[in-house]
Amino acid sequence: MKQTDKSKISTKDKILDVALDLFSQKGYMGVSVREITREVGIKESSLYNHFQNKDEILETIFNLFRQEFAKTLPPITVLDDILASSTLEGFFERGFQNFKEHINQPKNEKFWRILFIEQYRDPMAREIFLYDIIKSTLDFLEIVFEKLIALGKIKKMTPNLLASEYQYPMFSMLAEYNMLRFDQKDTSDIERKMKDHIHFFISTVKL
Amino acid sequence: MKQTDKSKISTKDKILDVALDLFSQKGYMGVSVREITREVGIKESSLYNHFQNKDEILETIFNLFRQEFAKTLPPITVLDDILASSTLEGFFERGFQNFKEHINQPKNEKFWRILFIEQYRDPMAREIFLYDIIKSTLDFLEIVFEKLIALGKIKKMTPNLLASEYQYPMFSMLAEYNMLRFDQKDTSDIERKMKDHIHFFISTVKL
DNA sequence: GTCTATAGCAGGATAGAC
DNA sequence: GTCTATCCTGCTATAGAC
Repeated sequence: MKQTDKSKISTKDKILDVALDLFSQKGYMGVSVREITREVGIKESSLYNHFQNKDEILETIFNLFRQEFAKTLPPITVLDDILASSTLEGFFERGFQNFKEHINQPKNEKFWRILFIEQYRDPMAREIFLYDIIKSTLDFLEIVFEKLIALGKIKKMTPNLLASEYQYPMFSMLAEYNMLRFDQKDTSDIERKMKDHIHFFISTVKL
Repeated sequence: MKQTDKSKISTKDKILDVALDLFSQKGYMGVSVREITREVGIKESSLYNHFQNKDEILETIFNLFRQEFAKTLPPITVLDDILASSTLEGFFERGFQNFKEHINQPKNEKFWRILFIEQYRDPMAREIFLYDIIKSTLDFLEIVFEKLIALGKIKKMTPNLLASEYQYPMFSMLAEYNMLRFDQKDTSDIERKMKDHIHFFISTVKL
């Protein structure tokens, strides 16, 4: 269980915090065990009391991300209520807003950055991308569009295609957003593009 | 100048070839100078007669890529002729076909893979992505859509928005394509999605 | 332009005392 | 669970002979 006392963080959690921060800046290979332990304030050898090896730290981080991201999509059971009580614009704007709040939490931004950095080096990162993010989001949206068609709110088109048309631009805009943040460059252009996309998309599918 | 005699490749070119291949598989940090020189068939010290350091090898590869990618977009001067002599479908299908031929050349696929791998570690990779690829493609397409509107072939909409709507999905589908190739998984699904996107897009903008 | 030899350092990980 | 001390390996890069 979590620490019962306030402000006390276990060494293991401190290691995870520091590793999350460093990995998100320099990538897994760019960070040494020495660096992590120096930042945590323990000796290298002590780290091995908490993790078998460096790899296990990243694996733990990835598993935490999986749990965290799964929370961003509402369960199908409450979807009907949400759809019934929202306008088309309201629904997608709220979804976008939710995601923005998710990624604006520093911890989540770091998760995402690690995932982007490691996607071509680490098979687990690729798996999370392809399944936990891309596939699960598209599957969710496919159901959303099926329901929207049934409700007579949008044109009759293949739900699967609609999901792709809505979501794929968001994926690459998010990747661009991430790259810009990496260099601390201005992101207002790409954020505006995301909004423009949502409105363009709605205008083309609306009945 | 290039070697005048046939089949003779300079050591420098051989180093670049081997580095391109290895970097595209394991990333810059995953490949050592030792590994490159072993594969080339020279000693580590000999490499430093051709490149100042390991970094300069990657830099040279990136500059070669810049040149190569610039060839994929037709010059604006011949664009009018192409547009006048093509149907809407024909124009975009041919563009997609051109790109497929580009990325199916093993050397180019390796270039792309390195770029994806290094985009969060190497500022130059990010610059190439943001400017040489994203910005230049969007700028090109913006001109294309301006001309198509002037020709009365598509609806009057903001050319900039049309460029984004056409191209951003292609970027993320290409990223997914790359990930799948990395694991030697089947890419027919994502290739079909690319085609579906082109047709969906055309159907929404066509007059 | 290639080689041998080596410097100089940083990496992950372990043994064993406390 | 933390420490000191250490191992071993691999890394980039250089000096200098041929």
